[in-house]
Amino acid sequence: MSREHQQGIDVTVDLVILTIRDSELHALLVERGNEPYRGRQALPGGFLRPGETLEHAARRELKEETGLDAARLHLEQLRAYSEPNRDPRGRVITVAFLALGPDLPIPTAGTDASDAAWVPVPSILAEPGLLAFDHLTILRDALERARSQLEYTTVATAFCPEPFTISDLRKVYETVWRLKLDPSNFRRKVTRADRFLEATGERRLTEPGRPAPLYRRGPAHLLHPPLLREGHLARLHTTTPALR
Amino acid sequence: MSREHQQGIDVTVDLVILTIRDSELHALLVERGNEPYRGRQALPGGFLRPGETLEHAARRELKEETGLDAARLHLEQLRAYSEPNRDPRGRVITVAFLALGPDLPIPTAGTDASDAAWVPVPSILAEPGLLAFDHLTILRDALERARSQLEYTTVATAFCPEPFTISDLRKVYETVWRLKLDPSNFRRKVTRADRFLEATGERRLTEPGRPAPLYRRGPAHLLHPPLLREGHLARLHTTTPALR
DNA sequence: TAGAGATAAGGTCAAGATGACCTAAAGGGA
DNA sequence: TCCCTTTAGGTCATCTTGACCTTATCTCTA
Repeated sequence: MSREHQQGIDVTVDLVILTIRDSELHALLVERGNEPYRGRQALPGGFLRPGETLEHAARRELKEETGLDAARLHLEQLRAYSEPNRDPRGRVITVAFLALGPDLPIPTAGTDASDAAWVPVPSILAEPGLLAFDHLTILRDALERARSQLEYTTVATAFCPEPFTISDLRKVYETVWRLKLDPSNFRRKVTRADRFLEATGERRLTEPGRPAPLYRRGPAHLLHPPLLREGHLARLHTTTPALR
Repeated sequence: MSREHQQGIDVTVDLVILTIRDSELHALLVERGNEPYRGRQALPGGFLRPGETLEHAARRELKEETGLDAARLHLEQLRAYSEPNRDPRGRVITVAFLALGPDLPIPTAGTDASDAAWVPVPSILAEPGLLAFDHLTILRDALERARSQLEYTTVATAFCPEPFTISDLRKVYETVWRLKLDPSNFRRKVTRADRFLEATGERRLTEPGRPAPLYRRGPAHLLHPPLLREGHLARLHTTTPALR
């Protein structure tokens, strides 16, 4: 590796922050306050700073641009995007992160963004010109990652404020996958999965109907056996346009 | 995103190239010809060039450093590594790629590397100080990715030169997972999986025993249903020290 | 206060998948 | 020709899955 290849490339992080509000998947978007793409919607993000890792930059931007407490969110690296012309300012590579969280407060506008807001994912996808840069591609990749993570890992609990009921958890799967799942079979699966859920012993009494026991996330990170989205009472949602 | 945050960071790609030789998983390592870590083993890689994507750089390095034809290999992005002190030369971020291929020729030494060679993965893992930089971490992550990809995708066929037999394919799973699988049950699973394999109609007559029908990769990328490595006749290999 | 409505727990049952094991088929070599 | 080897494919008990039903326990309304 000789020095002559050095480019002095600019590196950013971008965040796909997903949450569920009113039984619909939402992503956090900011309105860009600067050129390029001034006034257009974009994923929150910013430049990597000298001494920090990409993960640190992602958590910092999360706090700076959205006021959200990064500690409460699930955060994972998605991948790097490096098309040479993806940013009109020049050579800028971005590393995208996927963040998942429970129903979060309306974010406060940050320094770089004139405005930040939760936008329903289906309406972002329905309007292909909405997002700046290659952020629509990033969002699509993030969505597919989130959907497949729900099958094999326990990240679905990241969408639920603790403690939560099994119905809460099922609604996460139904919303992200856009399917209806059989409540009985779903409960059988998640309660048998190894250390997925931990019963608190308490019950939720606020709603009508039989009180639901409350659970916390268990220590498991991987879901054994996995919860596959294929045959699973695959009645598709009919409410909104197709996601892909 | 204001310009003041620009860093002029150096970006490299690193490749974890895996193949199976003599029923053992091997990775391609190069001996470093330059400082830092001169003389130590490292993953093949190099600096990203001005007009190219990371994927392009990965394919270019694959060809340059190893003489391998990148078109025949499965190549996918793993993740970015960005610890501030991971490279003593300064701020260098690397994006790691995972490449899988059938038993490949002995590589020819490239320009940057004094030597390139296939090294059995267990012996790399058994000698933690062998690899330069954070390349052991990258290798471990790549291994785990490859193992889990075998469960849910059809990439195992990337290890087999076409055409291949079901036994060839089973040996891929056994080698990467370090398990013994029941041949009968394995065949039942892979032949029933949707568009995983395509029969050529030919048979392999070279070896003793009943001739095995030959197959090509099918168009499927995802494996439905998945092939999980848990109960699967989980007789562990007893040949070499544990991989993790 | 009794019932209606809502929601959750949990059972049943047929169909399918899985793991363990066995037998038959089809080649080469002694 | 008779073994040895390797593959194809069957069997069977057990477990899992999808579909559906009943019962339990709350709130709300008449």
